[in-house]
Amino acid sequence: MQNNGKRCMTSPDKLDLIFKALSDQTRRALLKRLSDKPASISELALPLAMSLPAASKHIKVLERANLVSCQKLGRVHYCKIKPKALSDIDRWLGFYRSFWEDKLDHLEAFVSEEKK
Amino acid sequence: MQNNGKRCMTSPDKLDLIFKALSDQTRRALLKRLSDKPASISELALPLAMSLPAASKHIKVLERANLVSCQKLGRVHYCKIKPKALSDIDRWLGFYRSFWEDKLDHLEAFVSEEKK
DNA sequence: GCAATACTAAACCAGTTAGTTTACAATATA
DNA sequence: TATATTGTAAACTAACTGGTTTAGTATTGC
Repeated sequence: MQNNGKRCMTSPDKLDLIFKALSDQTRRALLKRLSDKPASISELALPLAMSLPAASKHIKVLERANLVSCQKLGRVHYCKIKPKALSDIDRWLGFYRSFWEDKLDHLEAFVSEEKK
Repeated sequence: MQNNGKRCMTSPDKLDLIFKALSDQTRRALLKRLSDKPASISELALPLAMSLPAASKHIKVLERANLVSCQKLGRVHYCKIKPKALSDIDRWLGFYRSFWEDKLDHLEAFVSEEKK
């Protein structure tokens, strides 16, 4: 065995954290909810069919990905979306954008070729 | 305990698979490599500092996310990128795009307010 | 026909994740 | 001051992940 089955420990970069945070339906739902307006953890957990600690952990994942920020006022934690982090994955996607647009062009070309 | 600690088993949707596939640096590197031109599994594995089976599994994750397709010719598996799947996350992002652009507008407004 | 090549499959392993429950701390309110 | 509210922390669990190794299956080429 080369490394005893251990994972490669290069620390996860920003995109890892963002993509991973977004890879869960619950967390995407939280984000959508917060895109409407800020909310407390309890408010966020309420429609979620899971315990408060579970919801709280999801929020923490979103915080680590820099997609959400929370502020404690009294005993309530107010969370709000930080949409700017999403522009990071938009920029990543940018490299491929022309790519799938080209693909669509090719498909159109193919289709119009078929018509003849 | 409500469900004995088991995960919620709602089957992962398309976005789950795509975001999860992209949440790993190795797989993003594979995708970038394939954006240049198609390649065999061995060719893909070569610069990757991991065993062939490991690379093969990464490719499978990308295939399940519909980001890559592979075709076996003889004993060689040729893989190519399927950029169209990326348009799915572009569309998801679309909902939030105006959002972070607004945010930037607000920042600009703030900055020009400061100048006065 | 036999050896090399290009994989896949299966079994294993350690670390992570997503949930739970119970317990606690801090704050608000009656 | 006592009680209810809002959360976090810690310990636990099952499943998942990302890697390994060893073995096996096709296919190619000498």
